[in-house]
Amino acid sequence: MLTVNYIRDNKEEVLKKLARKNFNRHELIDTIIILDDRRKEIQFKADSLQADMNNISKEIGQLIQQGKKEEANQAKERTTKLKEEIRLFGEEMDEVSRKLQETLVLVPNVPHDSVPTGKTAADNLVVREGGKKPVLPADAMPHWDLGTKYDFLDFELGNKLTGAGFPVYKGKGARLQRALISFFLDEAIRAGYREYLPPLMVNEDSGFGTGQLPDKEGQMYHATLDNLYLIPTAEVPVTNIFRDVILTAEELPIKCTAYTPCFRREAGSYGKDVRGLNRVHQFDKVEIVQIVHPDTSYATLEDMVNHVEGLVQKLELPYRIVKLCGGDMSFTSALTYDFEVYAAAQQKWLEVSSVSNFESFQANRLKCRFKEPGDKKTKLVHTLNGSALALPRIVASLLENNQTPKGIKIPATLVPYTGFEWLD
RNA sequence: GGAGAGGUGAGUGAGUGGCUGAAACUAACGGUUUGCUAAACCGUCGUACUGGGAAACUGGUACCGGGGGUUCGAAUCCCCCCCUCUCCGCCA
Repeated sequence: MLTVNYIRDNKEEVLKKLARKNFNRHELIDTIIILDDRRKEIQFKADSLQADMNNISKEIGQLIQQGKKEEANQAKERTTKLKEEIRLFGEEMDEVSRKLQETLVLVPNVPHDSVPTGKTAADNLVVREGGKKPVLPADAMPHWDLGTKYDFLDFELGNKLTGAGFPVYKGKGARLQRALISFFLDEAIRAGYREYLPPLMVNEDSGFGTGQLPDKEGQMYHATLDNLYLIPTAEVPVTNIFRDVILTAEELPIKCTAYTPCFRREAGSYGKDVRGLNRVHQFDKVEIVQIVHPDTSYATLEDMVNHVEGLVQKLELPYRIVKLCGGDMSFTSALTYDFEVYAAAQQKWLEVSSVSNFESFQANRLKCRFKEPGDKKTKLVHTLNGSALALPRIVASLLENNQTPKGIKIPATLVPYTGFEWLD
């Protein structure tokens, strides 16, 4: 969420920039400022009254020690009215703070100046393309059929065990998953990221910290008995490591990576577009997260994009990098690059990574701050994250593009990890 | 899950109703001293909100695991929850 002071000091600019994210609720911005004014007013009045109260209490203490019981009792009577006033202010304070908070979380992050204007995915800007689309014979199979043909990927079995969207990988299919995870982690570690293996369930505080709660509650599986949530991405536990933390400038940047399964309820669409591995409820992903100084966050974003690009190149997949337009960007992001790989049998671009700079939007919610040497005040860090990478669609593309009459050819980079060259 | 002990600032740890935003020590930072290192000594050493001020700075309020309560007044008393440790039970 944005800070009130930022909104206050840059009201017109904020409105103008948010318009590019199709956010035009000017009244929310006004409400925020009005509520914040009121909050300050109450704070001042209530604090003054509390100061009076504290002074009287001190007096009473002294009077009692001096044995002046009568005067002490008189002083006590004076507190009754004060106490009531303080209580009323306290109630209003709770109310105003709650409303302010509620309103504040409705305002999306402001987009970076370089974000293309546009409403939908069609307005996104392709910044780079790489790799070569294979030419497949007419009878080329989509990955779900290949899975059946070679018996390494089983949706029916997942259906039996759990339900739709929970595929089972078998034999070399399972091995391929493990290979990709190891490859991605090794690459991240080589690029200076520290590996974490976080819990796969998080509490409410963490859900709030990264913005899944309270609004997007339906995206996560909820274990109600223990009030824990299955993580939809490693971003949640990993970023929350830095919740309520004050860092020093020397500690930045902090680079973390984590492999986790991800669980998404995805109540959304079914049908042709989401067949096979294109959209599932549980999948594996390696995530990279950086906590950085505000001055360097955009350079960091480019670094992370380059890192992800290196991965798809090494996997020899045809890919393109897309800069999201204002209308297609997430609520929390200031600038996002999506990576898409081409699945040649489906003849579709599939999104496999989303690399974003959140600037201080997420940090404000997390209360992750840092101090410059010699500076007494804390400042919000910038946070970034990206998938590096999400497996299912990578696998889909890999399988479809590399199919041959004698099996599916594994890219050379992966062979040391899989231990086999052909998936057959 | 049962029984007991406990959760205080970066760390150790004192504090059982007012003189405590919190002793003392350690660490850290700045300085004095010193041929160098060490030691010694002095000072600084939490966060958030808020009033004043251009700022340096300064006044106020809150915070001693979290939430509620008692009281004129709570780190301190009461209730609920969370967590840690020891013992027992169960278990990969």
